[in-house]
Amino acid sequence: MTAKASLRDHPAPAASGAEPSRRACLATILRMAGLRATRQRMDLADRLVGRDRHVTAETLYLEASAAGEDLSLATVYNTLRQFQGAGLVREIAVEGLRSVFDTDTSRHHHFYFADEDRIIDIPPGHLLVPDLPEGPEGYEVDRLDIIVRLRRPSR
Amino acid sequence: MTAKASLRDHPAPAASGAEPSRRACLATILRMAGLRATRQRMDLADRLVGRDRHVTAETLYLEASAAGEDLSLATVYNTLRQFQGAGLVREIAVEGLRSVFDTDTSRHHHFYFADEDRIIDIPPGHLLVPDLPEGPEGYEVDRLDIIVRLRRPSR
DNA sequence: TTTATTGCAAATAGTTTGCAAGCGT
DNA sequence: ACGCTTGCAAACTATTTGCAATAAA
Repeated sequence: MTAKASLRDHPAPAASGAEPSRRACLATILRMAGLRATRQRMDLADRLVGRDRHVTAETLYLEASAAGEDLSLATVYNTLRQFQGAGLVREIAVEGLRSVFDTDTSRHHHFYFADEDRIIDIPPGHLLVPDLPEGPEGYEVDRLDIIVRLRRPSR
Repeated sequence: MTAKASLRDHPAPAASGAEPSRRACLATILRMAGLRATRQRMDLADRLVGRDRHVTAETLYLEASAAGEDLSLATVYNTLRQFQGAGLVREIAVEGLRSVFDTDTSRHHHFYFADEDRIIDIPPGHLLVPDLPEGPEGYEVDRLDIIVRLRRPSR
């Protein structure tokens, strides 16, 4: 676990005390995913579901901890994988070691700041998205990921 | 280090004994990259440069070892990073734990077989590649990576 | 002979997992 | 009460690095 939380993104979402109606929604979503609405999962769901964020297990863990939430890093890892299985988040294709998860599961793509280890969405209209190509015989296209690598101008 | 070498790809390239002219080319390339033409680097360069391959450190190490080449995994890792710095290979953006390197540094994109941990090039013409978009203020576009995720038909 | 490079083993980073204790229903 | 979850620590996988031995120039 690294000390620096490098994946900055949109404004930090509300802390653990979501409004009752949102809590109810989140609880329902968890149940529908076959998961018990535990305190830890409710908190993480509140930070992720319906928001536009790019997180790693570590950034999410640090954020929740800083907000006074008491949970373990292992639970964050496990919860992210469970949420992924339920389609609530999805893993972004980036080179490098850590897994980055995106809470926006609609079709969109990413700018990757190569020197800063940071990811943001590509605003709609900035990129002509190609049609899905044919996959090889016997396979179907699951989805298409585009990563536009950015860097500071060379000179 | 895992036992299974899962990244299959194009036919295995010739073993350590490349023709003299090719050896000379490889040596020149290494020098131009500021690297001494050691036996290990010559062998790895022979397996990579001018070929169309997708390798991980481990698959490359297993291949060279199986061919009777005597080198260490650490050297393969270091050499791949050096080659990457010299622009001889480049890392492919894929989710997941290992780093995959591509010896084809020209503009092309990839099919990713999600269930099989395998990558192949997308044949030219199969994908309408979009124009490079504008980067945000103060950044320039380094390159654009497209990964088309494939899976076996659902049912 | 001088300096870069290698190999080993240990260190590091990220992630997963086994199991006892605890919480949700 | 029952069984899913959690947290901890240990295990695991991938990769990097320090350093003494070695090979290239």
